[in-house]
Formats: sequence, structure tokens, C-alpha cells
Amino acid sequence: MHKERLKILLAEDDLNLGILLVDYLETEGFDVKLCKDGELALKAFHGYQFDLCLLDVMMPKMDGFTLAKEIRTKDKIIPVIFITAKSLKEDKLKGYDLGADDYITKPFDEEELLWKIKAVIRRIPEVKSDNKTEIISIGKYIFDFTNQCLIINGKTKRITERESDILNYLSNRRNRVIKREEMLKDLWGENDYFLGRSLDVFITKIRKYLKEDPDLSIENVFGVGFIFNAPK
Amino acid sequence: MHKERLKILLAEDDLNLGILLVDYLETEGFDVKLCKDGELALKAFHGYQFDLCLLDVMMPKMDGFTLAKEIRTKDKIIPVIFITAKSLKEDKLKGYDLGADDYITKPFDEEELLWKIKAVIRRIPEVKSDNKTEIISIGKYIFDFTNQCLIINGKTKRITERESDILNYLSNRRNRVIKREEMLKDLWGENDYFLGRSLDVFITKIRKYLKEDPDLSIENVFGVGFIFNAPK
DNA sequence: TTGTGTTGTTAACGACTTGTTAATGCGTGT
DNA sequence: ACACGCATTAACAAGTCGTTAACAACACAA
Repeated sequence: MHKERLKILLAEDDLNLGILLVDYLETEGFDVKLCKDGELALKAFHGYQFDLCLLDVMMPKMDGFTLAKEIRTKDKIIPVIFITAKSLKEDKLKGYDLGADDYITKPFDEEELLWKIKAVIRRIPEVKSDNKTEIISIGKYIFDFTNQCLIINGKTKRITERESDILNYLSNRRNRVIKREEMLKDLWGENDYFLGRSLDVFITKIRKYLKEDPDLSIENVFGVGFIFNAPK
Repeated sequence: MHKERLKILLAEDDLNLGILLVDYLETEGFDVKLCKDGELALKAFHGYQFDLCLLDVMMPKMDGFTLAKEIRTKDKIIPVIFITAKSLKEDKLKGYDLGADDYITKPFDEEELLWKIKAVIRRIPEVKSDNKTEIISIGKYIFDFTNQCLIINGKTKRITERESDILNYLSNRRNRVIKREEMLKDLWGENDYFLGRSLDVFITKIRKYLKEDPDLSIENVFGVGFIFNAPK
């Protein structure tokens, strides 16, 4: 039942502290990758899948905030905890703006850190469950909404975000008339001629994706919208 | 007999609280979708049919009030409960103005929340069915006005929007004389020779659709209009 | 009965909507 | 700068439906 060891990316230029932390955290059951500056840490981040980032704010090459911003461009949900010497307020705010999950101020107690890590860790499986893979059954297909893919006969087809949103929208409104107008308002936020045409293009694409199952059809209701014929 | 699990849309940026609530509410028998800001919540709302909204007032991207207003443009009856840190009176009033059903002030007890949810839930079912498709019984036929289709013997015939409007009009005026003139004014907005002829064409079509049930007839009243003979 | 206007019915027309594929353009990452 | 992926726009084909047309059947009054 217990998950494999969680991987922590530790960016800390003070090697004394760094090694101390690595030792401590590894005995506590984590895998830790120590990087001695921001750039190396970013490189490591790109090369590997971590579960948590522990970033010193002041580092050579690239500071912790910049690093966090880079990390956030790739991953919106990985927990980030900053290590900072000063407890300056503006620093904290800047960090939260970047989606920091917590803070720890040097000098600190190892247990205190562990506590924060565990607090943050607790949400990982759940955050993934916020991203809880929404699995939707559509006829013979399995539609993994969060991962944006359609599975049939063991074959997986990755679809785009918009396609995904539209298919999800349709799936939740099966067997009843969906007005074009509402659809456009809900999915695009507005309704003009070209967006309507764009919708038609998406419908064509989705029809193609779904054509393996003859029980599924997206029927047009002339001048009104569509009906997604599909068993519940 | 028992209904399926009710779906709750939870908009809460504080993930600690959010996850806590998700856990709690799920063990209490609800399905919960957690969104960490207002925009994501709105998107989720559009994509899915929820039974209740639990909205934090202060959130990034879009605050709870704005979100509620957006939600209300689509759904006038879905219950909304606000979560707010401060118990400011004006906030409450603002919220109730937007059709809030209840309020809960942080920090709060989980049971207290559950209580409020259940209180609000209790009024859902009847209203909800009102929201649903309009089903009209016409002799042996079932006329699904919102989905524009006529059902008889398990066979479903989809009809056009105008046919639908006319049939609906007739159904609401059974067994009494309906003047051509009024009909044209009500359904077309004007009354000229050609529209009158057009109406005749529609009457022919609808007679065909309804001919499976001999108890139904659209009788002409010469120079005046029609009578839709049909049991109430 | 005859004449005039009304209604029934079918088919053809034409405006408009939708299906489909290809081209364009925009943003992102390299 | 470049390529790549994707949404949008363009362009044209195909389809739908309300209207109009055309003619037949009918109702009523003279």
C-alpha cells in the first residue's frame, strides 16, 4: 500500500547544510537530489520527476524565486517549499505569488522541516486526485479527461485540450439537445460566426475519434445544435 | 430508490482546507470536485452538472461572488454556499443578493458545514425536475418539446424547431378553436397570405406525424382556423 | 350549379446551416 | 530564427428546412 519513496529536489548552495539535510531526509525515507545552484537544480528538474522541491532562496547562478518560476512553467502543482535566511515579508509574498506551498526560515530545526514536508506531502496524492483522473465511460470508449486521451481496444489516442473540453461537455449532456449558442457561451465565453464554424470543425474531429463505436453519434439538430447520442 | 451521489463543486484556494473538506465530504457520501481558483471552478461548472456549489469568497483569478454571478447566469436554482473568512455583514448581504443559500465562516466545524449542506440539499429534488425536459403527452404520443421529438411505440421521430413550436402551441390549446390570425401573430409575429399558406403546409406535416393515433385530429374551421382534437 | 375564396397536398426553390478539408496564423519551445 | 502543434479562418460541398408555387379538393353563398 505504501508508495515508493518520494523524490525531493533540494537546491541549497551551503553544502554543510545541504548534506546534513540529505542525510536526515534520506533516513526519513525520502530520495533527495542535492544541487548546489539554481541552474543545476533546474537542469535536474527537467531531467527527472520529483515530488517536491525544497529551494534555497539565495543561491548562485539562479535564485530560488526565479527557479520556482521556471519550475512552475512546467508543473503547476508540484509542491515548493522555500528555505530563506531572512524572514522578510516581501520575500514571503513574492514566494506565495509563485505558488509556494510553505516557507522555512534559517536557522531551522530539522524536525520542523520534516513537519512542513509531511504537511505538504499529504496533499500530493490528493492533489493528483484534484487532478483525480476523471474517467468517463463513453460507449466502448474510455475517456480520460484529465489526461486528455481516448482509449478503445487498448489503443490510446491523445487529444487536445479543447477537444477534451468539448467531449467532456457533450458527455455530460448525453441524449438531449444542446444548443450551439449555449455551447459556445459555455466553452468559449462568446458566440460569433467564426467560433461557430470552429465548433463545427471540432465536431467533425470528435465524430472521427468516436466512429469505432457505432452506438455513438453526434447528431445535428438543424438551426439549434447537437445531440450526443450515447448510452448513459 | 436512493439517488446517486450528489456532486459538489468546491472552489477553495487553500489546498489544506480544500483537501480536508474533500476527504470529509466524500466519506459523507458526496462526490466533490475541488478547484483551486475561480476560473477553474467556472470551467468545471460549465463542463459538468453539479448539485451544489461551495465557494470560497476570496480566491485568485476570480472571487467567489463573481463566480456565483457567473453560475447564476446559467443556473438560477443550484444551491450556493459561501465560505468566508470574515463575517462582515455587507459581505453576507452581497452574497444573499447573488442568491446564496447559506454562509459559513472560517474557521468552521466540519459538522456544521455538513449540517448546512444537508439543509440546503433537502430542497433540491422537486425544483430540479422542473428544470428538466418538458414532456407533453398527446394521445398515444409523447412529445418531448425541449428535445424536439415525438415518441410513439418506442419510435422516436425528431422534428424541426418550427414544427415543434407549432405542435406545442396546439397542445396547449386543445379542443377549442384557434384562429389562424392569432396563430400567425403568435408564432410568426405577423400575418400575411404566404405565411398563412406556410402554416397550412405545417398543418399537413403535423397531421402526418400524428396519424398513428386515430383519436388525434387537426380539424379545419372554415375561414377561421383549426381545432386540435385531443384528449387532455 | 356555378363561382369565389379557402384549404390540402406535393413539389420545387432558394436561403441558410452544416460537413469537411485545407490554409492560415499564433504561440511555444528549441 | 525555426519548426511544431493547435485553434481559427477560408473555401467549397452537401444538406436542411421554410417558403413559395402550382394545382386539386372543398366549403359556402348566390
